Parts: sequence; structure tokens; C-alpha cells
Amino acid sequence: MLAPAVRHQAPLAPNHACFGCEVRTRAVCGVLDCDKLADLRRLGSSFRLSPGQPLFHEGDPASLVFTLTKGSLKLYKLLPDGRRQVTGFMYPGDFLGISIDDEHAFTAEALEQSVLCAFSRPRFDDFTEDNAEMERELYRLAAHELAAAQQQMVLLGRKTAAERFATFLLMLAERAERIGAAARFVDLPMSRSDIADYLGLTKETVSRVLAQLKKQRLIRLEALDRIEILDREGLEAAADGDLDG
Amino acid sequence: MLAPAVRHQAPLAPNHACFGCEVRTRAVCGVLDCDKLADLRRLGSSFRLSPGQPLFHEGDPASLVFTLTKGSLKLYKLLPDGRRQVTGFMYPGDFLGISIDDEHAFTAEALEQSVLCAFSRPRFDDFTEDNAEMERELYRLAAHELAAAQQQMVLLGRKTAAERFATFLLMLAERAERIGAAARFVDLPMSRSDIADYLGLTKETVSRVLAQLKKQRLIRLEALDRIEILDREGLEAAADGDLDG
DNA sequence: CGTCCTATTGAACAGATTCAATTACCGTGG
DNA sequence: CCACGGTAATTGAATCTGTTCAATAGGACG
Repeated sequence: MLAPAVRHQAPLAPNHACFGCEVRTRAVCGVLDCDKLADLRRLGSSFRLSPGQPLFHEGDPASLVFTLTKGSLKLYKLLPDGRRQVTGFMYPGDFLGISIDDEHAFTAEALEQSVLCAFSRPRFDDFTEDNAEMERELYRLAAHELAAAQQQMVLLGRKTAAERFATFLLMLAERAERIGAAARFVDLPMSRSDIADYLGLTKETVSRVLAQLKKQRLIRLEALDRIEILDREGLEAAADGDLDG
Repeated sequence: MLAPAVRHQAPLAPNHACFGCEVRTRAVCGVLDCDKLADLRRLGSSFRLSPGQPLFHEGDPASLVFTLTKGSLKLYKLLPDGRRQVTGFMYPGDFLGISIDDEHAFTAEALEQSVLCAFSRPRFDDFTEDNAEMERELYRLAAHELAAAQQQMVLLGRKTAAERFATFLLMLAERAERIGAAARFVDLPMSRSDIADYLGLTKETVSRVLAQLKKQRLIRLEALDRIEILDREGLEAAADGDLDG
């Protein structure tokens, strides 16, 4: 199941190849030195997920934790009547397993062909208990997610449709930058409905604000699932309501 | 500065008197035994805050962490043009200091006469590093906050005004229950505007929704800042959109 | 008892939604 | 290579929920 082991010469930088894959990651394993990392990797097993395939559902017993090594996921919660709120998207290097109780708080579903690494939660917990730096990193990760969630509250509670979408694009661009890709282009592996459910809008409104930002020459559609940012500063202004166009 | 020390006979239950006050708490100190707790308490210093007085502002250097021992706070973020999103309310026993970087991510402001205990962040960090159970508890706390934040995203992104307010009341009732108070009555130390900024609405809409739930006989206003829940199940149905009235 | 501030209520308005129709894209097969 | 079919995305028009602006009522406090 596991890809062949990678040998490291020295303790790893915060961003490094991880979990037997070529992905550069900001996730929990970043703090481990090479031997510890090898130990951890022996605990995990790799597998694939096809587009639309769920990794787990909200309410499922959470007996595993995961790292995403390739592809992308959407995370969402449902109301009884089917209304959906996408709480986040996962990209390579992201860790999936922050939880208090033993049930998943959301559904996770693949957006495209994806590769993940699964760990038994008890074993993962044992491992972290033996590695204080790992525990601290998990905490930092949770704190980081919490800060992002609070940002999203501002977006959902107080921003207009255009501001939400502009903010969303900038978030994706920044993430791409962190990974080292060109920040000028933003890939959208998710559907307009997924974006809508993330931004608290409808897919029609997402289409309309997309058209609006296009008309303002802030962005350009290279493909349906790929946007070019033409005017970064203008987009930043549009994201916070400093409308000048 | 500190209140007189409290002597404990045995390791403390998850809910216990903490930080030299009589408050029962679910916060980080709950996992410590009595000696450790005494150590921690020696690091902190107690102080008061008047209604409307800020504890810190968004962007301030975060050199301290706090526990709230009495009163209540609102936490909020601002957009450049003044729009406000209240990200949460704090009650006695709550911990205030989950953060990655050295800047506060939000403003914290007292709603009523409040008492807090302040700890130097470096010293607090040293303490947690020496107490693995404390570190773990901090992580669990962050994970818990994250789960709550995701719930709030569902509220802000997908619920109607009435659903939001009903959900809010039930959240307050559940918190009161955990503390041991009568869940039938809900105190509202915050203004209608604060509630509105928490729920992503206007104060007028909050008033209207309040009137609507009153007319449906789900709640009653004992005072402007105190609500009686008349029909818990009805309110729960109203909170998720299972409208029957 | 009067003042100030908050909360409530009312009416017009606006932004986003809903429902419906059209267009664009993508993979398949001729 | 292009036509075809199905799905997703876009666009349009009517509607609706919540907002805005304005007026009234209610409490707290001197």
C-alpha cells in the first residue's frame, strides 16, 4: 500500500516531501525529523478516491485520520432538509482528523482523482503522545483552522456576493502561492454549486458575480475551472468592499 | 492581585473551582491536579473590566492569555468600512488565547462587569510545555472551538433569520445547562446589535424574529435581557427549519 | 418626571433567490 | 473531424427575504 520509503539526510524543513509522496506539505508531519517521519509513515496506508466518492460521512465513527497527498476534497455539513454548507476544501498536504469526539463532524468527498494516506486514530494518537513536537504542531494546525473559520464567519455574515467570491479567489491564490504555484492563475476543481455552498450563495449568484468581476476586468476565465487574476489589487479591494469600479 | 488560594484535597473533577474563583469551568485548567493548578494560579493575575471596555483589539500584539472568571465578553472582527462580525461570546470558565501568531485575530470587549485572570503568554507556554495533559487539553479546546465555528458557518451560510435566532437561543440554553443553571431561562448579556452581528443579521431583523417566536409561543420575554423557553422541542424544530407553526 | 438610549414596529427598497430558458462544454460515437 | 447528447454553467425575469430608513415605544437612571 505504501509508496517506497524516502530517505532523508537531515531534519526536514517545514515544507518537505512527506508520507512517501512528492507533495510539499504544511501539515502535521512537517515538524518531524527523518526517523520519526519514517516511523509515522509505517503506520499509514495509501489509497485512491475517485471524483464524487465520499471519504466518510458526517456522523460516521471517526476511527481513522488522513492526510491528502494528491487531488482535492470538499468538506460539508447538511441540514435535515438538504441545505448544504461546504466548510472547506482540502488540498495536497492537508491533514484531516482534528476532532474531539469519535464522530466525523462533516462529510468529506473527493473533487477529483485523489490519493490519501490513512492512519488508525488510536495509533496516530499514540504516536503523537510520544512526540511532543507533533502534538504542538497539531495544536497549531487546529488554531490555524480556527482563525480561518473566523475569517469565513466574517465572509458569510457580513460580505456581499461579489466580496465573497473575490475573497474566495484570493484565498485560493494565496494557497497556490504557499505551495509555490503561480498565484496569477487559480484552479477551481470544484463545481459552481460547491463554491456557492461554500460562500453561502446559490450557483446562479456565483455565475453572476463571476460575470461581474470579468466585466470589471479583475479576472479572466481561462477555462471553466481556471481563472486568471488580471488585477490583484482591484480584486483585493473588491474583497473588502472598497469598491472603485 | 490574586484571590486567596483554595486548597484541594484530591485531583479535581473536570468541572471544578479554578484560578482562585468560585466559577465552575470547562476550560484548560480542568485537567490539572491540585498542585499543578496552584502552580498555574501563581502565574496569573486577576483584574476587572467594565461594560464596553475592550480587553484587546484585533491586531494588538498577543502577549497575554486570559481566562474569564466572571461576567461575559464579546469577540468580533471588523471590515474596513465598519461592518462587524461577532465571532463568539465568552462566559466564565472560558479560555482566551488560542492563537498561532503573535497578534490577536479579533477584538474582545466586556459585556458586563467582568473579572479575568491574565497570564504572560511565554510563561503560560512554558507551563503547558511542562504539562502534557494541559497541552492535550488546549488541543481539545481548539478542536472544540473549531467544531463550533463550523456549526456557525452552517448557520451563517444556510439558515434563515428565524432559524438563526432559534439556534442561538438553544446554544445559550445548552451552555447554561453545562454550567448547571436552569436551561429554561436564557440570559442575554449582549445587546440586540451584538446578537445581530453574531447571526449575520440587522438588529431590526433580530427584533422581528424575536417577536415572531414570541407569537408562536416558543419563547417569552421575562425581561429585555432574559428569555424563557416555553417550547423547547418547537424551538429545536424551528432551529433546523422543521417548521410546524 | 424627563432624558437618553435601546428596542420595537412600519413601509419602501435592494440584493440574492427561485424558476425558467438558453448556452457552453465535454465525452462519445459516427 | 464533426455531430450528438448530457451535464454544468450562464443569463433572464419575477419573487422574496432581509435591509434600510424612519417613526414610535419602552426602560434605566438621574
